[in-house]
Amino acid sequence: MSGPAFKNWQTIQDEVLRRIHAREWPPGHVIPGEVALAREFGCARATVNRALRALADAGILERRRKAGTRVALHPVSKATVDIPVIRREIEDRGRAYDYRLLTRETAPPPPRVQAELGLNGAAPCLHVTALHSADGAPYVHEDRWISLATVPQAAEADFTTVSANEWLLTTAPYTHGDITFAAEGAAHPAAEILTCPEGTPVFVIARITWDHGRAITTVRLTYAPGYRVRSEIGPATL
Amino acid sequence: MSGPAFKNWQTIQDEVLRRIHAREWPPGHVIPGEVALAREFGCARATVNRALRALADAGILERRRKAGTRVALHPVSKATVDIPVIRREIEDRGRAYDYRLLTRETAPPPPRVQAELGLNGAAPCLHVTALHSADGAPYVHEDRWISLATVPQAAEADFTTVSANEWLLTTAPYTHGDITFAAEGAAHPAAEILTCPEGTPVFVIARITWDHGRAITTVRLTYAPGYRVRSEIGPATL
DNA sequence: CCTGCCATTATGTCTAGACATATATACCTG
DNA sequence: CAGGTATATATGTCTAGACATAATGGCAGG
Repeated sequence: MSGPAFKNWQTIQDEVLRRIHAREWPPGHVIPGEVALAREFGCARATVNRALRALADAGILERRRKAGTRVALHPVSKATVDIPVIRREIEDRGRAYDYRLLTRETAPPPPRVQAELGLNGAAPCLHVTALHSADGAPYVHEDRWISLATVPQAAEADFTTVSANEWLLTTAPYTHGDITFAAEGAAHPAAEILTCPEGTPVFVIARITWDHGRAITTVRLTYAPGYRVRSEIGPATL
Repeated sequence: MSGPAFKNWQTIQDEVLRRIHAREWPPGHVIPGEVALAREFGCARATVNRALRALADAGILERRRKAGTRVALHPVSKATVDIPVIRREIEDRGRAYDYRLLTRETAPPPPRVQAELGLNGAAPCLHVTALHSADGAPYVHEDRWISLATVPQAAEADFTTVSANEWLLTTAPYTHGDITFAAEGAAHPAAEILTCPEGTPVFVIARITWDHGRAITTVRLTYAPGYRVRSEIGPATL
C-alpha cells in the first residue's frame, strides 16, 4: 500500500464519494465516525469534518449527533439555480440588452397582490411594468408591485433608464425570498408585448422578496417562448 | 458598549449581514480582512473564515486571495431547488402515489438522444415511458432513455413496480448532472396520457445524469398542467 | 511607456486539542 | 412492561498557530 496521502479535505471527500459509489457504503449505511476516519486517513478530525459536512450539505450524507453519519437513502439532489439581474443574464449570453419602461403608476394593489405582500387595503403600492429585450427581440415582460411602505424611496425613482429589477437589488436588498417556476399560457398584456399569440406556452417566474418580514416587492416575469432555465446538479454543485 | 459577544460563526455571519444591509458596507466595498475582523469580534480567525466562507457560498460576498473580500456588486441570488424522487414528492404532499409502466423496449435511440448521451449509433439503449399519478390524477409523464453501456443491469429490471426514476437513483448513482426547466405545449404521447389537449402549456424538466463522464440516462418529465416548482432564496438558503 | 519579475498580503487549509450539545441507548423505577 | 432518567458517544464548534497558495501592485529593466 503506497499511502494514498489523504492530505486535504477534498481528497477525503473524493474517497468517501468513491466508497459510496462503489457500494462499499451502500445507501443507509452508517459510516465510521470522524475519529476513526481521521485515524485511517492520517489527518486531523477537523479535516474529515470539513469533507463530511460538505457532503451533508450536498444531500449525499445525513448526519446526526450521537447517531453518526449515514449515506442518504434518498439522495435528494439539489439544483442551485442562479437568479441574476436580467440585464446581466442577457449580456452574459453575448446579446445586446435593451430595456423599456411600459407603465408606472401608484395604485392600491389588487387583492391577490395585497395578500402576497401581507398588506391591508390602504397601503399604497407602485405598479411598474417593463419589457427587457435581447438583440431587439422581446425577452421577458416584468410586472411588478413595490410596497411603498417598505421602500418609500421607490416613489422618487423613475425606472426609465434603470429597471426596477436592478434598482431594487442595489437599493433595497432583501433578507429572503420566495420563487416559483411555472408554465402558463401567455395572457392579455404580456402576450402582445412579447409578440406571441395568447395561450402560447410561456415560462413564468413569480418572486416575492422580504426584508426582515416586511414585504418589498412581488414580481411576475413572463419570458418569451423558448426560454429555459438551466442548472447543474450533483456533488460538485456545492 | 457591552461586548456583544460574537462567540460563534453564525453570530458573526448575522453581524456581517447586518452591516451589508445597513449600507455600512455597500455593494462593491472591500471589507476588513479576516485577522482584523477576528480581532474586532474577539474570536479566532478560523471562526471569521467560517462565517465569511458561508456568505461567499451564498453569493453575498466575493472572495479572492490577496484581493480580499468584497460585498458582491450583483447579489446573484441562488435558489436551491430540491429534486426528490417523484414518489416522495407526491407522498410528501400528502397525496396517494400511483405508478404505471407504459412502455419498455430496447432500441437504438434517436439522434437527439444519441447526442445527449454522447453515444455512437450502435449503442443499445433502454427506452422506458411511465406515468406517475397523485390521488389517481395524472401527475407527470416520464420519458426516459437509459444507456445500457453504462448501466447493463437495467436490462434485467422490469420497472413494473419500481419506477426507473427510483431504481436508477438507488442502483446507478450519478456523479453529476444537468437539468433544464422549460414551458412547452403538450405534445403527442404525453398530452393524451396527461389527459389534456395538445398544446396545453405544461412544465417540462429535462435531465441528463452522468457517472464520471459516462452518460447514464436522459429523461423528459412532462408535468400535468398547473405544476409549479417552488423554492426559497436568500442567505438563509444555505 | 511597456513588460516581466517579485515581494507582500489576504485567503485557504491543516493540526491538535478542548469544550458544547444533542441524543440513542442502557438502566432504573413504578 | 411502560416510562422516565442517566450516561456514553458522535457530531458541532472554537482556539491558536502554522504553512500553502495565489494574485496584486510596485519596481526594475528594456
